[in-house]
Amino acid sequence: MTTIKEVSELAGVSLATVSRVMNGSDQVTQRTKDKVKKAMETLGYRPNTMAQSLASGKSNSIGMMISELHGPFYGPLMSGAEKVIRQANKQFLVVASHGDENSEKKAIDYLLGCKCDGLILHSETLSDEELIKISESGIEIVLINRYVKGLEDKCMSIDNVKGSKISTEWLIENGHTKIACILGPQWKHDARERFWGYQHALTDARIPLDPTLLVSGDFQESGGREGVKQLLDAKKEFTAILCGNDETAFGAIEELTNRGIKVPEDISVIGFDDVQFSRMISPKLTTIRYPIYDVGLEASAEILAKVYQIKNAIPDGEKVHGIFEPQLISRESVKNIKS
Amino acid sequence: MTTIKEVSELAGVSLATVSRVMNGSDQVTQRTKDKVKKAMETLGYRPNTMAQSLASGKSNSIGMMISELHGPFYGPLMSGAEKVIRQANKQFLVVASHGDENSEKKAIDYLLGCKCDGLILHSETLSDEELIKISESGIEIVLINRYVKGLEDKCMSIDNVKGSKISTEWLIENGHTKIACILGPQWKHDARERFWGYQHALTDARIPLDPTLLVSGDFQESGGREGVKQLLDAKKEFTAILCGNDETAFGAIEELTNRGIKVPEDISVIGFDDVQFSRMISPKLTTIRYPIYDVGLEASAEILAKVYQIKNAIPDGEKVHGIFEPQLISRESVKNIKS
DNA sequence: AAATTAAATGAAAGCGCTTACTTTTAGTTT
DNA sequence: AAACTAAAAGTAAGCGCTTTCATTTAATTT
Repeated sequence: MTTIKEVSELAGVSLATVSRVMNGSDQVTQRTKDKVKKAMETLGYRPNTMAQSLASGKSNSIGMMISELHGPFYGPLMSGAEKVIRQANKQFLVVASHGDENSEKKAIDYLLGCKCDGLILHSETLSDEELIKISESGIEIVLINRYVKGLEDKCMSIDNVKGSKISTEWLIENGHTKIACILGPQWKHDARERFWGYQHALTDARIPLDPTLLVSGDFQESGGREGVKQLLDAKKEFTAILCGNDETAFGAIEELTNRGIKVPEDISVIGFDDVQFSRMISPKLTTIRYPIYDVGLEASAEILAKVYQIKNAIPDGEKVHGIFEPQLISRESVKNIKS
Repeated sequence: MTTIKEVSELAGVSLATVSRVMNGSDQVTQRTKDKVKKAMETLGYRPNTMAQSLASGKSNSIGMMISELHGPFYGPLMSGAEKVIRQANKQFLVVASHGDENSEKKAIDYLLGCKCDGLILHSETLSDEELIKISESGIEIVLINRYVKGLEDKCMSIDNVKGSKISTEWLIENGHTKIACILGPQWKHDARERFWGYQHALTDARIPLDPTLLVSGDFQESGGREGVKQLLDAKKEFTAILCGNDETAFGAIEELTNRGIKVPEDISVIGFDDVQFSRMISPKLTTIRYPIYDVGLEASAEILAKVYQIKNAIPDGEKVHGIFEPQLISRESVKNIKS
């Protein structure tokens, strides 16, 4: 493997000079620069990033932790983040935490061990205190999908409460009052917040909350299917189902359809997130748009600004700048049943 | 930041001993081990992976290059790979090449600069020669979706030719003879291979290839839509469309439906890949299953074996072991038109 | 108890780079 | 042309760890 030493020897200069050329210092004559560059070229030299990091004390990398690497939600989130970071010529490190608390801790530990200059965290299990502790340990962080008191300027998320309030209201506007709800796991922050939104909307409309219309899901297709089964088997009466997210909604629609119940003619269904397949399924899903790709973009831009003072990291035309307002996307899965 | 030095001082041992404890050497008394571990604990010590790599000459990391980080195809591929690698306690580094040749080179350069111990490459633009050169430079690689002469044992892919041959044959079996084809970009290896499969099947069935039934796509939804437009506007006669992949198929179905043409009653459509949404759309897509998650799993296992001699990296029950046979998944988008 | 041997620990030399500090070189000024 | 100054290049000390080799310690043998 070629090292800086060999380059310096070929070019007939010192190590320091080669290093300067690499780092674009202006303390070097053009003539010397050329010599060094030519030497690097002919040797096929490639700096060892480990050594660079060790020596300079910065790793030029941003770490990201998310639950899963794939899927219609995490995929775009990660992809957006990566795009901006690579564009800024920094390294991008992702780890999947797979959702449980211990793994999340390990994942963050790993990222810290890599001496990332900054962290983008999508934490589902860590407590506010733990997050504050990490932040206080000196590393810059950006939190996705959390709102932690004391770290307000590091949080980046849409308003889940508002989102599901909007969707519940939409259902109500369309004449629904018996609205079932297939929730996400209640130990997840966003699931809880989405439940609150539902409650708020109900309260505002003076519709009493019927606990028997609530079933817990898992944010997945299977949860949607199971939820419908429970609801139907218990012979509950309802005209609409508010789902914790789009996957759940899809599962619900599937199960309803299988049982010969038509969506939205017999029962309306509304989702949350607006992931890729939402507009592909039949009926096209009415849902709340969560601009997840943009969140990835912005989170990266934020951390780049904080850590490296890089401004304008986001390409023009893609910037949303902080306005992650949940937005209703009305498609085909909700029927107006007002007489 | 706590370093090994501080730990050694607190524990009252030498640096070397601390290092030994970290690396699980059996050359240390249990008593000393305990002392050191306690010291690490109280200091909250976390080894610097950069320093470890630099000193040991191995980075304990596997790099992966793919075109995109998200999407129904790359998502599972990456996720599968990550799972196995993290399980083996190695680091996982992904970079997106975004498909063009220059970026692919840069991406690989980056990975090499990180001194990855091994590379998983999904290269679309690099020539066989370039790949061979990389391999010869000494780093272990596994190639996904390529078959390179001279690197046979490093290639991991399904048989695209066979896959589209099977799907074309399925169409023929169902009575179709006028089969249009919306291809993928022909500079991509897999797109070319899928085209060959189509040709083979036609030849075998003694159906002449009608070049006016061929339209080039982009492996995306838009390509499917455009393809159908072209085909229809040119007033071609056909009863089925073979699509380069599922995204294309979805676009095609969308456009057909928009124009009042029913799938599969009027025209049959077949896809390739069997990505997540294929079974979610309506009609459910008949397609060729590409076990992409498994490919990710196996690719990682392969590289772990090569680089670290780790066997059995794949959890039981998930192992497919090399049999990436394309498989027809018959759903609803193909109609039997045999009178 | 002395001698022998094996196990445990320590000392120190790097890994490939950056960077503060020093020296050399070349350009200005008088 | 001597003296001064600023720019360019070089020297060397780390960054935090691993690892070889030397040393100490403890266990075993005679």
